[in-house]
Amino acid sequence: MARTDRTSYAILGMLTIRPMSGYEMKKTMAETTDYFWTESYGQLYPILAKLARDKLVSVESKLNGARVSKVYAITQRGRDALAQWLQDPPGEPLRRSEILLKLFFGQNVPNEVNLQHIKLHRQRAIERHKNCEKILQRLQQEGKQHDPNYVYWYIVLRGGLIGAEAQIKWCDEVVQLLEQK
Amino acid sequence: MARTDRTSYAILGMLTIRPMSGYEMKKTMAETTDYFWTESYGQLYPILAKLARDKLVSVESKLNGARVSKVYAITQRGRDALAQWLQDPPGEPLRRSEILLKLFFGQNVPNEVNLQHIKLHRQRAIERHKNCEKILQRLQQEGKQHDPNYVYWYIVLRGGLIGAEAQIKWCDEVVQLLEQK
DNA sequence: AATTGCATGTAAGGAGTTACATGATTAA
DNA sequence: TTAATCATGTAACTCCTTACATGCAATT
Repeated sequence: MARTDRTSYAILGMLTIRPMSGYEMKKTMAETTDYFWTESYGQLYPILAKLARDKLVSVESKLNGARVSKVYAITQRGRDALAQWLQDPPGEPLRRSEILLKLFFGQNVPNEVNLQHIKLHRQRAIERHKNCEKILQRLQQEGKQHDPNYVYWYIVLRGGLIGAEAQIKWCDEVVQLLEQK
Repeated sequence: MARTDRTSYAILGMLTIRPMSGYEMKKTMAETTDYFWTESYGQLYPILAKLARDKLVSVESKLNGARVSKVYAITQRGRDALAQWLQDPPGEPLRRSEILLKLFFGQNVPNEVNLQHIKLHRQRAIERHKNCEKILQRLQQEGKQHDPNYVYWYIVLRGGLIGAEAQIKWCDEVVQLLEQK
């Protein structure tokens, strides 16, 4: 498996939490890693099948009533591959921010347009902030403080909160600047 | 041209600053938009050719000594297309942060590994911060304060500075947390 | 009766990077 | 003379999303 095929490692990582189906994984990611990592079914299902062929995960078909779901679990080989990848220094994030690109070229458009964009961006940051707080509270209500994963989950949530706060601060500065134009 | 083909619009935007060649554009982006937008030659050259076919840009071959370079300029049609796109609300950024993904699964790896990753991340944030400051100073030395683009350039640089500061703050928190483990 | 949720998958296409190929010029 | 810079381009490949296709179960 290539060192750069990150979807595979994201999947293996999710399976260290608990065995689950592709459908469950999508939902779990949407509820936990959403603001820094998501996968679509178009990635998830084919790559789960590939990981099973390569014996990095095992599959078991389960019946929920009359419906069949394929529950995947990580194997020892999978754990080894994941641990290897986790030790590689993280690559730099893709640099592609549409909001910054649009503002950079803001001169070509009425001031009002730029203000609208920044207000939308601010709103999104507020929602991201709320969502991180909600997840943090849910973890505490569920008594996850003693889960060995808790520190790490806390760390990424702090990242979300601090990042969102910075974005809101920036938006406020920009609104000030643009409104006095 | 599709509303989502962002490379085309990034190119058109760069050409509102001044006419330039593909090579020059790559260099200019690396010196200005680098932390929020970059393009590779594999994108730049084919798309410049396509924009020329569609008359959104014009081309002129220039001789620098014996070397030929193709200098592109934006046309009125190009300006109209850009203005249209700039008015669309910016899409949300791709959510893919390798550092957060690795830390989220940090339990599967020795503490030392996670500390290394976060220290690398901190170092990168410091460099990004320095770089934004350097660009800001260069703009001021070049007397760009009265360029109609200046406010917008200032805004995105403030975004870079505030974002980098937030990352550094987060890294310091994480180092504290992980070192007392 | 209709909608939402559970559940799996594929096809097509756009987005993006890397490596390769070529060759002149300039500075150390 | 060697390396860096100027300069253009293509091919192969990975990555990723969206739309489509299917069908049962549970809720409203």
